[in-house]
Amino acid sequence: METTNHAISKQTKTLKGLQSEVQSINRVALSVDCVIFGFDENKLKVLLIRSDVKKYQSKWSLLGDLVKPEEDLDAAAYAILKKRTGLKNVYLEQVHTFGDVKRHPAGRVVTVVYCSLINVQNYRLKILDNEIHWHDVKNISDLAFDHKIILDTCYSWLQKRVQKHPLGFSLLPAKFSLRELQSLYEAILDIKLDRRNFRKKFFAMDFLIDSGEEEQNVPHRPGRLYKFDYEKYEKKKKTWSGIDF
Amino acid sequence: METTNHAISKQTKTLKGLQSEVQSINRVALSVDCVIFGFDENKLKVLLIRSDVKKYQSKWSLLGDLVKPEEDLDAAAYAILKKRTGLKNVYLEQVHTFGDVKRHPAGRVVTVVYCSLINVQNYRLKILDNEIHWHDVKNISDLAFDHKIILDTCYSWLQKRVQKHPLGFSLLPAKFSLRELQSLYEAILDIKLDRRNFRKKFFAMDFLIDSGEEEQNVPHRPGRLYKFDYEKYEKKKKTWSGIDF
DNA sequence: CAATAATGTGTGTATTTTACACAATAAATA
DNA sequence: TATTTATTGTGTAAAATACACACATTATTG
Repeated sequence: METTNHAISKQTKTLKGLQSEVQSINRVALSVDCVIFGFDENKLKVLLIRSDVKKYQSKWSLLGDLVKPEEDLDAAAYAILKKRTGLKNVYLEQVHTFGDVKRHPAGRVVTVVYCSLINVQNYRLKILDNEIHWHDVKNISDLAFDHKIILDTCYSWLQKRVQKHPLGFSLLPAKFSLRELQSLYEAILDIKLDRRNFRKKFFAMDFLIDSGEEEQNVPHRPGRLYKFDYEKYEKKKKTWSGIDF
Repeated sequence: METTNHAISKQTKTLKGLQSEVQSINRVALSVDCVIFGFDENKLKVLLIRSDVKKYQSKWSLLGDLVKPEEDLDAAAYAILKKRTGLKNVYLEQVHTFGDVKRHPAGRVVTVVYCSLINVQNYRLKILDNEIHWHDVKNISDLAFDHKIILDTCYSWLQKRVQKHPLGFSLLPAKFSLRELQSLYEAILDIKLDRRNFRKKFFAMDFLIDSGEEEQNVPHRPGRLYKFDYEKYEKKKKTWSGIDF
């Protein structure tokens, strides 16, 4: 990164010079937005809030906030999650930054977008704000600002990511049945999977720990409950997945 | 995205109100940095410039610039490429945004990082600025600012990306031999590949067009030259690659 | 014309993926 | 308490893919 547009100047810059340069610079407003995914009733959900902007009065929008001057980006995203869901230790990953000049009606606001995956069960305890709701990801037509585009980007990101990384488990309870896991993958990827082959694949990976427990309160034969072994995964995960496109 | 920290206010905001809010906000300096990869002498290279900041006097840094108030992010990245390499129509993709409060010595500068892949042959015509040089990616110890971390992030990104997306061809001439292609993959992934299986795999993909031509001026039997069929790829590319981690 | 360095090609084996069916179990209901 | 319902748990054969591996050919160089 350089600090001027006079690119090829050979003079070096002192810290003081740099500082005044950075201060005199055209700056932009910076926000973070969180696409918070959940999984409930066999459907992929996203957490949205009613827009408080008149122009978008009837529309829903992502959860976001401005980044404070002394706040790291990850911390800003984390703060939103904490504030809106009360949850800590959630899966959070930066996905993309949207900064088109005219994306925000009030002037230039660049937004760094994060995806988060939370367990809806934990969240339910904390529904206190009736302006925030879960929405079916597949049933969203339009949102405030450019948030529909952001959501589409994040959903595509999730569909790819979930195939190569075990982040999907963050959407489930700590102990889950293989049916729940399969139904999660089917919802995210929007495909049907063969049950026997699905099980075989996950057992072969050898990252599932049999909890010894079984499902409770299901109206049919209960399945075994498993936990995902993140530690083992970290040790054994693949680096080479092969050239394939 | 919301525009205040007073989160759950139910009042809607008018455009004017929003505008003054956005203007009165704490803003940050925003830059874009480009990690420009090249491939030469069977090695993966990255284009670096001598830092013009005193603190980092002896160090190299990525090519970057501040984002202008009326400039989209992609356009800003593109402008850097154009200015520094003279090339247009290059592969360019946003990778990550780095915004830690203390990443820049002169105050808060958030930087959106792009990766670009260019053909070193085309670039050679334009070496006019002796402050800019190609460096072996595997031979870089430290860089100005947090640029080493950025480079590491982008190199990891490239290693993954090149396995599932045909961006690697952007590093080669339009017509290339299979040896060049294999050597490219070996350099990026830092592994040896079996020649016969490598060929078989790419021929099976069926995205290579036989140009009918052969290599010139090689000190051995010349190989056939191929082109990559981007159109066909766009039509037939995989969406489902399988759960595997 | 010999040496060098790379091209072009095929097969057998192991591994992975896919398609597919039935008995057992727990809960709910009649 | 017997039946219905929904889902669990399990295996095999066939097909596709990945992997390991060797030799004759061709152009250039000295």
